[in-house]
Amino acid sequence: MAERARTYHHGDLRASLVEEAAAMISEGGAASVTMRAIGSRLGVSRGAPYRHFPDKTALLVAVAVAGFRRLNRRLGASATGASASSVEQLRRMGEQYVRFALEHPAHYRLMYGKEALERQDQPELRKAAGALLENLVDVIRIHQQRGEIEAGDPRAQAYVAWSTVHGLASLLIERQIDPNVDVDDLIRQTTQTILDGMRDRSPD
Amino acid sequence: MAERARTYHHGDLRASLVEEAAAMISEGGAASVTMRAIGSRLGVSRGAPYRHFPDKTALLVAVAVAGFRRLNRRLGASATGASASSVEQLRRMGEQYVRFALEHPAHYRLMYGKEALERQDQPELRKAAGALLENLVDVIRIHQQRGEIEAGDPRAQAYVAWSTVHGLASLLIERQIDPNVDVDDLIRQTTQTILDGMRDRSPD
DNA sequence: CGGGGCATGTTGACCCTGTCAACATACACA
DNA sequence: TGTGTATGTTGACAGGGTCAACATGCCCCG
Repeated sequence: MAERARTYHHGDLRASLVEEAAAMISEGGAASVTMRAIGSRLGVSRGAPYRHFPDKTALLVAVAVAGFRRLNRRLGASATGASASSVEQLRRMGEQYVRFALEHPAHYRLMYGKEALERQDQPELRKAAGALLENLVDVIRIHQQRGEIEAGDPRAQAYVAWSTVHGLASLLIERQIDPNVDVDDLIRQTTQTILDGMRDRSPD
Repeated sequence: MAERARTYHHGDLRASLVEEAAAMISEGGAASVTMRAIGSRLGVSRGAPYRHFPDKTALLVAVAVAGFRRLNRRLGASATGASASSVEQLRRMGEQYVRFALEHPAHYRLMYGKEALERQDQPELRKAAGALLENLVDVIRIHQQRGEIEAGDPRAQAYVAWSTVHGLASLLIERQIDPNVDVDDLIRQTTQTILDGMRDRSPD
């Protein structure tokens, strides 16, 4: 699938490992990702990955970080390319967030799963997730200035919004939500509700 | 710690297993729970647990189910024993929900972690989680009748509320939230915001 | 241009863990 | 009191992470 024709025998194995691991996660879930299997799929031995990552956790963290980057990019595009009404744009960001999770459930789960961090705090991961938050804070701040969102610490509001979309994504992914409900409607209602709660009502 | 003085040699091993597994999860995280270790801690051999659970997943599911029951009980008490204003009571339920997660992070993670279900749909777990939802729906319905919450499918609203508290709990547990923010404030603001979004504004 | 050294792989070995099968034993009930 | 079932125990195996010892190819200095 991917273009693994870098140099030759080796090539950019490190990148390939991350890529392949991500693919395996999507295909068979996190449990199917095994150092041996991933090496095998790339035509290298079981020990090869250890030349690029100290252990499996490190590899998974790299995969998770890549996931955050993708999600960030997607949300960024969503925030930029919108011409709809201001708040509607923010609502769509939330929608895109949830949709990303639904499209890459196993990957999304890994991004937030404690399994990946385990030991240390994984600064890389923290940074990637932090970028997500920063972007959200920026957007919220803009809407506050436009008087569409209640004044107050934008960071706190970002956490509230993030909690909501993350929670919805998580529940959907873990199949905690009745399959009969219309997902699109639920996403819309959820994002709408949280935005209603955040709306500036000072002129009332 | 626990009173393992049931019968004697055996006693109610099944219950002890669930109890001990839960304890181990709290102490050392899900990764520390090993069939061998748990048996060892209970003074039985590694094979003993298999007389009560077909496999590790089944045991973990039982632990997760127990977690949902506890959480349910707690929320029930919270909903019942409140004399505060109606909506404030609902807000407190959300607060209790998040607090439960913070007090039992590893256990909470297990309750929602896909790891536990893996294969089948685990009807037991689904039922336990379903009970949680049902209770929430009931409470919301009551508040709707009092005109404090916007009319509409209470189930959908329950999902929205659940998403929010679950999301917040999850982010807090996974340390995605800056340690410097005041958790109590954040919980309060989050529950308050979502309720504001759900409030009935028809008379406006 | 040639050799040494580092980067990158490969193998063998070990340990931990889940799990099954064969074997042991105690308790219940006829 | 005997025997059968429920409950445990042990031995064995496969899968998987990981380290150490060993191999090899590529790059750069002299």
